[in-house]
Amino acid sequence: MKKIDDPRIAATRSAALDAALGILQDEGVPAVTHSAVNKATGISRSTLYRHWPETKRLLIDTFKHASGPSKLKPAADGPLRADLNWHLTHLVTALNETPWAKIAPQIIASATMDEEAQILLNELMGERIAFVENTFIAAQARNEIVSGAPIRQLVEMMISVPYFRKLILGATLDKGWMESHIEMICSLAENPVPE
Amino acid sequence: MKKIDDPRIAATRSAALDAALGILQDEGVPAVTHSAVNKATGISRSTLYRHWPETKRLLIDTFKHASGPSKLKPAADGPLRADLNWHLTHLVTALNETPWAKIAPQIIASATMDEEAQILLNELMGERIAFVENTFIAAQARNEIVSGAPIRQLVEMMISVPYFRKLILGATLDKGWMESHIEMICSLAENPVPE
DNA sequence: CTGCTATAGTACAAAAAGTATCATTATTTG
DNA sequence: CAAATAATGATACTTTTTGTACTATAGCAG
Repeated sequence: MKKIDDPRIAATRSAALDAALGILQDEGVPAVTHSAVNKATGISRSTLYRHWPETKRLLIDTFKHASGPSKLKPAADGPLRADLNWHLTHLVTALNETPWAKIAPQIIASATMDEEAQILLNELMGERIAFVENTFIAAQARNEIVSGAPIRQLVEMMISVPYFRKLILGATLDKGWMESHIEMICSLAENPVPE
Repeated sequence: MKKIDDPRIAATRSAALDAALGILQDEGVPAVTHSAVNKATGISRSTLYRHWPETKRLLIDTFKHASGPSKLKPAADGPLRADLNWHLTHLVTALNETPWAKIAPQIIASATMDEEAQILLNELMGERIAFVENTFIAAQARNEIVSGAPIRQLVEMMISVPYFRKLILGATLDKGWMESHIEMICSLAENPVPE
């Protein structure tokens, strides 16, 4: 009885979220409104309101649309420096060459106000953290790093510094910086912290 | 001729920004409007528009009002662990016990869209970075750390991890974590990174 | 083809943003 | 103290935006 797969639904949804994402990048969260999407796409306001009765839902879906499917891969076959280099390159590329550097701060700010944004942010970050963590665990299994290495803290250092430099300081994330960053992390992983 | 110091100006400005700050904490950037401040304070809209002709200026001033005057002190008289502990305690306190954890993400997100917010953010962060950096430089002068220590990177690690944990992961910043964080930083500062 | 339903269009109501004018009131200055 | 001055509050108005309701059209499924 029901038309469960009308292609128009996916089409308008996709077109609307594409436009909303562009608006989010260019003008920020307050500009992501039904009317703005209407002006950008020609999709009528009534249709947009049917898809997203609340502005908040439109924004959350735009965030999800922006993050898209994950492109993370295991990369834990060693050696450690190579794996870490892969992970850091992946993160730096996302921050330098995708809209992520503009989208992420908006999600982070929304997460302080909104439960759903908080959950989305945790999913996105948790995935990356888990992958890097597995890299260290694998390296530990191969005896590349000391057995008592504080893996969780190493993971957080690995990821937090590029985010801080890019989002908060507006600093560059270049090849030279990446190399010395990895070297410092490895130095901590390979030598026991003295008591 | 001119009345250069009418106390009413400072009074309304202060009352309006107090209310705007509360609104910013509770409902985020989009809610910081002249009308919202009017409802919260009773200050007439016409007066508010005279003080801040553009909404953007109201928001920036609210940011500045939130950050307030700096409370950083030198704290570079050693030993290094004590100085770092002072700095980290100061930062963690700001993140745990003031509205800063809610305000900072809003400023960071605004900074990606707005030049003035970017400048304000750089000032706020630059001040803290400079203080921590001076701590390391002083420790180096006292021969507490190796001469080739990568001070700038140590400073960024010192600061970025607590921000990342609090703002992005929503994790706790407790006493135990602080101690091991400082220990890792010191380990890097006291031992030369092997080539 | 026929029925269903997503979309577009229109109209409308409510709220908010922004501007302008004027009376009132508090403060400065002489 | 008294007058000049400037800030505030109140009101009115225009424009824009938001949100809702209803209708006609057009595309898709069965």
